[in-house]
Amino acid sequence: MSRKSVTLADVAKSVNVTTMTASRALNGTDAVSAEVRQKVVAAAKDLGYSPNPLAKRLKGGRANLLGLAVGYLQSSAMAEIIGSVNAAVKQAGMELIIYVAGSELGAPKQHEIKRVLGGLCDGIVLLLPMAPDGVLAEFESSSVPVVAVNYWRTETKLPMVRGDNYVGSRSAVEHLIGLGHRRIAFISGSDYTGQSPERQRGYQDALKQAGIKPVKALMSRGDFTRSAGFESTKVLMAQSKPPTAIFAANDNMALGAMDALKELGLRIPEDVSVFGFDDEVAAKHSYPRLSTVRQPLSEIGEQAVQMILRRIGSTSADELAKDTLIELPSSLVVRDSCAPVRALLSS
Amino acid sequence: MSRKSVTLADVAKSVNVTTMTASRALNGTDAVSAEVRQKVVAAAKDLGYSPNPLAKRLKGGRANLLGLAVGYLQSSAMAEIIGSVNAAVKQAGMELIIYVAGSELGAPKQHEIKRVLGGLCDGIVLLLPMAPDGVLAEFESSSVPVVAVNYWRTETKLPMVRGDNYVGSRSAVEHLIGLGHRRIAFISGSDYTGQSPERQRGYQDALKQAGIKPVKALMSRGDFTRSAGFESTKVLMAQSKPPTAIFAANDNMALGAMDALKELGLRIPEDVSVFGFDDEVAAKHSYPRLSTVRQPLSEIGEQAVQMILRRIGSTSADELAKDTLIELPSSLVVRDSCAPVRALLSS
DNA sequence: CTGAAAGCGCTTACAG
DNA sequence: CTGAAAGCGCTTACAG
Repeated sequence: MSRKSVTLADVAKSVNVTTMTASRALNGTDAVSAEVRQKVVAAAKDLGYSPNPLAKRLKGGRANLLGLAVGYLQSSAMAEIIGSVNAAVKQAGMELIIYVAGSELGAPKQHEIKRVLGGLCDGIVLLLPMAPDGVLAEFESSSVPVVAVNYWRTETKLPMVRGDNYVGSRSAVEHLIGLGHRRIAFISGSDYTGQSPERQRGYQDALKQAGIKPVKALMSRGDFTRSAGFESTKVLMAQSKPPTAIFAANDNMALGAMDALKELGLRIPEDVSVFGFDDEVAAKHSYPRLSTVRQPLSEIGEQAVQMILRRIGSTSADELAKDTLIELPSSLVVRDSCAPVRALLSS
Repeated sequence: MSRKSVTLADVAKSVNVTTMTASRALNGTDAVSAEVRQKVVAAAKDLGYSPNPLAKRLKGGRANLLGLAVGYLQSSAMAEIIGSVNAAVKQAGMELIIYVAGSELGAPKQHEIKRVLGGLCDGIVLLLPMAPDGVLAEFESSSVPVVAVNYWRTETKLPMVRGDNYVGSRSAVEHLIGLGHRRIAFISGSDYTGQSPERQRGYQDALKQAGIKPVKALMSRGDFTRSAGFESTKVLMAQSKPPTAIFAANDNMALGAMDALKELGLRIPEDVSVFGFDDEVAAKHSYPRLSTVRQPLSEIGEQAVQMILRRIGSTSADELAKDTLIELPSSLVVRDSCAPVRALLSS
């Protein structure tokens, strides 16, 4: 511990060259005689030399570091995006560091994100679905390229990669309608992330398209938590004309809905069908296994890295101006939580 | 985007002082006239100045940055530790950056961790339960302080904060024995993390203490996955004298065991009791809710940060030599998955 | 209380 | 192909 780390100068001195030559030998960018290169490389290995990314970047070069700011880590969907970002970064020969912004704690920390990640990294990926208004706007004047991921809350000029919410939700509800359901409830999440309103729009448009009038009594306000799904479902099912199917704005709430239905003695899917959104890992372990909508999380992460790499590499404002939005389609994951409506109940 | 970021020199020039004075005014370490300080602070805010942590640290100072290396992000237990580390770091007025080592991908990346985090941060917390032999040893010669968390695989001289496995497991099995169970099965995880053997040791000692001989037929080898719990249970229950209780080395496998028992038409806990380890969030959402052992994850993270802070601050080798291991007790979380053994089955 | 000098580890021009 | 110089943004001594 506390051993002074070995520097480029140490390596250079050990083989009697300048740091310049050692630098060139190690980076392989410029011409160096094969013999010198070998000696330097061997010495570096010998001494356990590892370049200091700070110094590299300070001098205006690349640190070969990408930064990822995330709001929270608790969901498996977040973990999946992070994993794919990490893989894509490694693939590109760079390293990733993650900063947890903890957006739910109130104070928007954009200043800290910019300071920490902006000073360290060659580019920043923002995975802050819950970032309050104005936070992302701050990054429009970043000194390094920034790409936002899966952000729906407000308008932003930031280049963006995100997964569809509207079409997926619409398809889910169409699937339910195809099963004969007419009284389909929707449990919304908090508006906080902007994704729930998109999902609700898909729900309503699917109903309208099928000639079904969306009614307030079948729309319940939740907040993305399992208990909200539970409570909403209790209220929904207590009506004189309860829904025969429930579409929740995320899996957590769909799972809570299933808890409630079981407690009410109702069978899933025979009595009531349930559809979720997100495809969290818990969705495939519930009983019955939950049908849900899946965003292409891995591809979202991968594309975000590609986009930021293009921005780090390119100086052509024209090209970049065209490369500002990638929206990836969702898909339906049909499992066991939905069934055709029963004739009696549907009337 | 790409706007040159404002430096200390810009701030200094705008109020006609040297960078030295500006630095002192902003850091508040040395004496500066109140008037100058005010002007500098105002100018810094005006210009949107944020200090470059690289430059700070390069000159031998503190970057006020702590690094956390994690192996994976998928489990809620990991997320909980990370969350508490993050909170404790913020509490100390520092910032945390996370590096995902992806230990399962084969090649131990200690070199990269050291290079990236060691170059950037004032200290490193290692949360690498699955790190193969030798990886942690590398960090014993780190240029910055390093603390390991929840590592059990091999011996290491690194200072460490970790949660108990043995006593918790022993208590869990004693709980089962107290319920009258005699044929208690154990499903082990992979030895990879070193935690499973500890848990098995607790299991065996509890049995012996109660005068019950541990038998091979009731010990099944798993790998921490849900499907391993499922398969192991199928085999375990197919015996002529099947267990009346199952203790799994983690919650995933306990949940898999419950899946298998349900599929066999057995009731939990009436026919078979199940006990897990970890208290993952899924444990409280299963049906019936899973009894399990809980490590004090938040406290582990918090203590790890305190320990690394002491190491960053102190230069007294004597003091540090005494401050090298904190082991925190686990506790039982008793829910609904265990019941007294039925007289007939226990014979 | 304030400043001029030097340097952290590396790299980008510019010379040879 | 190799080197001497200068500088990235900041801070630690050392002077005044």
